[in-house]
Amino acid sequence: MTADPAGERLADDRVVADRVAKLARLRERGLEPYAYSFDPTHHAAAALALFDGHEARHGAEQELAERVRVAGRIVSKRVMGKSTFAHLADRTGKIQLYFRVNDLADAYEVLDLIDLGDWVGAEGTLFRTRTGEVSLRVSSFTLLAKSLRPLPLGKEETDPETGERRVHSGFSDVEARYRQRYADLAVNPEVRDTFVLRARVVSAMRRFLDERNFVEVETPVLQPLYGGALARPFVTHHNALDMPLYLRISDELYLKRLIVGGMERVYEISKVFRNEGLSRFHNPEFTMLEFYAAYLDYEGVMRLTEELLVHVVDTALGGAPVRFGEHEIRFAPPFARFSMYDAIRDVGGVDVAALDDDGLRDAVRALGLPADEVRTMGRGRLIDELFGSLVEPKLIQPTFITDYPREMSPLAKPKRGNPQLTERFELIVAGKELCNAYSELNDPIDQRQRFEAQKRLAAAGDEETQPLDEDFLRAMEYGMPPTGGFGIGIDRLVMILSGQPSIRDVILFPTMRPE
RNA sequence: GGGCUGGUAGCUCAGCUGGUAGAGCACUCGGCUUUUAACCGAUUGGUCGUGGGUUCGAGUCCCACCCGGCCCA
Repeated sequence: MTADPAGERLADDRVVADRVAKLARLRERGLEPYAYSFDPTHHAAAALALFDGHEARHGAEQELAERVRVAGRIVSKRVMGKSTFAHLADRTGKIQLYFRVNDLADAYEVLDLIDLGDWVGAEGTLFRTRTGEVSLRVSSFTLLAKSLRPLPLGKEETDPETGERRVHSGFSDVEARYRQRYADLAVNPEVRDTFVLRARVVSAMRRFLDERNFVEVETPVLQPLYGGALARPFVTHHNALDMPLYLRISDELYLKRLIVGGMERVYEISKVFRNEGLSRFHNPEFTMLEFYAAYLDYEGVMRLTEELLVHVVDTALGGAPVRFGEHEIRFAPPFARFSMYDAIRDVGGVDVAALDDDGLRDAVRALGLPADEVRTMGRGRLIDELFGSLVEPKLIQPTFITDYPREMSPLAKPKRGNPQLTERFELIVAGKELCNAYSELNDPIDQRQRFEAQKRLAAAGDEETQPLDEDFLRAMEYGMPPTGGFGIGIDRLVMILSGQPSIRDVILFPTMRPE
């Protein structure tokens, strides 16, 4: 066991070697450094509250007889000869442990073998120290798991005046924190808050949709053909079938097949994969919610979007304000609405309707895009570039942008009264696209023509086009009811709600180059 | 892809115009029975991101590459 290669590699580090030696000393004393179970009675926060309540009723003098067991990780240790203070951290907070040789006799020596990072269970009674901290006077303790590698724990100071906590020499290297999220979570407890919030957001969405008779479904991640968004896919290969498979870039085309099948209201919360660069706003795999509802048009979806977001924000944040820089973002319906052309004209100062394709190209080149890239762009992409540069960053409060050009929306229904546009909207929040939705195109003949138009764009050099999907067309030909569809990026929503500046701060294990 | 910027002890960082690699914390040892960034004393710990080059001599200067961060496209 001790001679295995992993053990030798660990022993390279002197600290690790010291701790490995402690394992043997523990076992010599008959103590197993990796326990099998423990039965805590309280979390740290609950134990502190228990004592506060007792003190409020009986005063500080009277001891609380109730025995309390807590479990967690040792995050600080102050040895003072025959007594020792330590802090034990669990997911609710920290509680100070007080060990005295008088209380523990021979067991006190075992403290020498306890290091920062070790998992410990402790039993004792609660009291308040001379300096005022509620602490556990330990009558017995058990090592639950030995930590061999030193955690990058900082030292925490509490300002006696303001009560503010300051961490010194903490674990702050962003790269290391993403790569070793386990260490980040262990030593920066506020990181956990973001991911708890994320979980609340997702569960609030599920509850909202379940209550409205949506059925949660699972559709293929591995697809013979990708679609539902304009993006480059990841390609993999199935050995037995000897064929390429694509990782999905969206759930859309499969969810609409289910509407054809009569499921009426479906949703899916899942990872999608887009083969694009990394940035503060882009991770190659990210999480989307998509839902499709028969008989709704995009107006109906807009109303549902408002309800959904209000519900999610209230449930996840409990009414706390959403801060974005110096702004407060207010999710209060009805959200502002602009058509895309109006927004580009009024906010961006370019009248798209008055420009031909060459005029648009000039306007896009003026943004500073490389000329050869601009040359291959169709009208839809050009308008999209103008919107993204001139308008989007200025829209901080939730704003619906409606009626996108037909060319860049190959799966959306034509707008009533103007077939050059589609009944599509995006919701922009904090200067970024958050949701995308439309009245779904259910005319199979029009749909085929849209696919054909995409093929022409691809032939002209556009790398982000929607490939023609015959099976999807067959489904459309069976007949799809009028349907409203919706997609939202969960990661970006959590960024906004948690105030995190980078998508990597809301993804537990963001994509990184290998070390 | 471009610009700026960073990579030095487990963590956080210093290291000037090139001249024997440092601090605090952590670790180890000793002291201390209500401490709390505990304290006091002592010790230990390094392929200075990688590879080349210039030089008597490179953490430092030059080149290339690797891995990040910010901004831009």
